[in-house]
Amino acid sequence: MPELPEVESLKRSLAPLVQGETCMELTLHREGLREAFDQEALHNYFVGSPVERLSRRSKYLILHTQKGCLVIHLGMSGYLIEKPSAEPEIKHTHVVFAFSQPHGSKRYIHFVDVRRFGRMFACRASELSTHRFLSGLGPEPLETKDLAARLYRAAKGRRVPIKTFLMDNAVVVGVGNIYACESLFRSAINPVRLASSLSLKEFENLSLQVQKTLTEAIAAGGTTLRDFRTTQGEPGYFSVRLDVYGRAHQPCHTCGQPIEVIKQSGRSTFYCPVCQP
DNA sequence: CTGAGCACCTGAGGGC
DNA sequence: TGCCCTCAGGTGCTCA
Repeated sequence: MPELPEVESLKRSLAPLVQGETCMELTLHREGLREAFDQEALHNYFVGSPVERLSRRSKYLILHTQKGCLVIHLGMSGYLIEKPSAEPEIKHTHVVFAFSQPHGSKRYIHFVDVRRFGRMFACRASELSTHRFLSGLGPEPLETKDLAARLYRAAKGRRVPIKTFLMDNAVVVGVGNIYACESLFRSAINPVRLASSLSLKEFENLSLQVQKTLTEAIAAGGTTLRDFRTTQGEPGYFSVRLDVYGRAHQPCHTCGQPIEVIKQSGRSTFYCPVCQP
């Protein structure tokens, strides 16, 4: 499920459900996900204080309260879903939030994650930017005016393939495997080329395509809680047209030549050898 | 410092 | 039917 557009869509669909509401109970159905849950921190910085707003940094979803922040990462397979009760009837339901207004009925949000690559922690608002998982993150692709110039500067001397470079969270956040492949196709850039070999002009085009691809995916709806309820969790990126990702050996939408798939840093890269010379 | 590789975990799908 | 292998949208850590 979760690349940046899905997390952004989740933020937008979750916000009206929990803003102004207070998580009164937080039920943990296991010790932790990637790390053990810190119950004390969760209670000190999140439980019992109304949610003021939601934000997103990279693929981290952040719920802000007066006491502090709850930070959630969905990993590879995580999602949040609203349920009528606290009963964890879905396998791999790890956390259940019970939200309510002072005299309102309860609203249950379940955190489900099959592969358990997700994470959840709470901290003071002032600790967010220096937190070990957030402090090293690069610029947000959709909120950075001079993205191309920054990428161009960061690429100096880097002997990594541009695809790997794009997926490096220290360089720019939120560009996962799908959108890295798609953005490179749209920019007509071969994913194998070294990052340092791209001109500023090429980075300008690439940055624009990254932004357009992500923006389109967000506009396409990404994943919403409602979608999950009605469509059994069909991720939002199925609603955007993918030109290369997952299309190995199928004809290129532009030139008809078969899409190729290679491995880069352990991840599959899909590209058109003709359109991306 | 850089880049490659591994580790974390479950489930689906293909080949035999 | 079952076993074994590979693969999956992420990312932090270790090692050379």
